[in-house]
Amino acid sequence: MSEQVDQIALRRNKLAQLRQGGKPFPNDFRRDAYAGDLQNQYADTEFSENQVPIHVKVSGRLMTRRLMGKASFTHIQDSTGQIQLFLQKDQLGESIYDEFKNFDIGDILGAEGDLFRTRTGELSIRVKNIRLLTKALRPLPEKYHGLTDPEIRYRQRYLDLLMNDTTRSVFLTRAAIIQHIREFMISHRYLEVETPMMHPIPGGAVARPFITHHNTLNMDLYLRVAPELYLKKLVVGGFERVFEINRNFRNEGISTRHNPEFTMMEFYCAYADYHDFIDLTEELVKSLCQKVIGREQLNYQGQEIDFSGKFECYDMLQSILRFNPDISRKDLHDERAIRELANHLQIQVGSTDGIGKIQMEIFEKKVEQKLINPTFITGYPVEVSPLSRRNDKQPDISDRFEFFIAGREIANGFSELNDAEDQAERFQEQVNKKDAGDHEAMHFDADYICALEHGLPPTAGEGIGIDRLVMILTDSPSIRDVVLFPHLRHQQPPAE
RNA sequence: GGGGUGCUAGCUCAGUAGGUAGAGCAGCUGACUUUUAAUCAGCCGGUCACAGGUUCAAUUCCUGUGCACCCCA
Repeated sequence: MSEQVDQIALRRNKLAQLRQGGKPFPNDFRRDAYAGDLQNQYADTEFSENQVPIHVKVSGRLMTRRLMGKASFTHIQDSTGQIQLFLQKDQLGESIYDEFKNFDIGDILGAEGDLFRTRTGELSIRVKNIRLLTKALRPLPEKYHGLTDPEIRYRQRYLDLLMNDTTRSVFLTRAAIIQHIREFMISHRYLEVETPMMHPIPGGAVARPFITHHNTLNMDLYLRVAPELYLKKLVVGGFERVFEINRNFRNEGISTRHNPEFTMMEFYCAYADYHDFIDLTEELVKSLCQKVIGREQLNYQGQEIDFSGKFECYDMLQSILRFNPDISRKDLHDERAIRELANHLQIQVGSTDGIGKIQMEIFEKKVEQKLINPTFITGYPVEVSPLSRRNDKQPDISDRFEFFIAGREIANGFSELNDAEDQAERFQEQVNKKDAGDHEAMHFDADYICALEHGLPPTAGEGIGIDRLVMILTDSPSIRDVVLFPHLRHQQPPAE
């Protein structure tokens, strides 16, 4: 008889035998303890022969095993951690012990027995009974080096989560961050809402949308690029403080900082302005550092970032001059000079772009990446802020800020434009730009104008990029490390 | 869009100045009742990403394609 060599085939044979024995996938085992909880609870406990034994039932995945004739050690892993099992032939009986020897790494099992400490001091369970609950047909990656291939880590994230502690920890931290943000907002009297993901007109941000189609209505719909306009309609409707944590979709490039779908929190507060939101953002980010991460100094990819003390805040044009002493204030305000400057800096400028847009481009290229410690930038041109309120003193500047950490834009907020007629004019400007060939310009959203005409109270609004914030707080170099299933190209079958 | 790097066993990686490939772990057989990268003995396991080209001979050199990662725009 030829020897079985394929690990998967061997496991399938074992499953086939289980099927013959009936009930190959039982679901009647109930645990009463978790590995990690036991490790914490009994960290300092000594166990002696004459005390009443502590009996526990655990379940999880078989990760390692060391078979030594009539006794064996294995580790099983559940959602909280690992615990060692000690199995002896004379304790378990020959048939169960032989069954156990037939288990494979990766199998899911349930075990019960008494807690004890081995000679080397490791908390373990002296197993009295053990059962296979799910047969794993494929082997796990190697136990020592784990799984490092980034492609498999992303495509088969479950393997990454099983094998890599740091991956598990990043996503646990992500969940804790989002929970903390949600509680923070609720405690500030914000109402959590859900607004449409499918929009008849894409709006609320400058970005290329994904297009889909509704068959019954026979109409194209756009996956939302931002929830902004709907959230402000809710403020019109009297929900004076609202927030939404959810996905936005932008049909643009994929990189270490961009996934086509990404998570944003947007929130709006009536009778507040952008200064209030600068303060709120600082309070939120600081509380995340203190309560979730436990530190106010973080290292992000080798850079020290200091979240203690008052966050810096200054004006966009100031910041350009501050980081680029060779640029003069005069040049930034002169149409001909600034175009020349942009050209010199190898910035592509469109024919419809005004001074404000070019200033913004220069800022993005020459300043953004240098804003390492948490920094608010204000004074954005109205030209690049079609939904923001005009500044009372400088009508070409908007009441807007952006927030940066580690050279990355984390948040964007402003006092909302609640003048319906001004908003209609600005939409019209966007439409004119679109007609002139600017594909990024916004549509005219008459529905939104109608809502504004009913009266939007003076309101502040903001969006915070959750993925980028999580990247910084977990020291993750790529957005793919903080999104469970990042988008990758299809794996295509090999050519014929 | 441009440039760079990678793709070899289930996993982690060597290697071939062109002559069909190795290790560790995993797996299989056996020994072993306190191991923990268990140990010891023996064994199995490969379309060297894919397609062309050069060559007596290509996993290796060249070209293209795919996927991934990094950098730039």
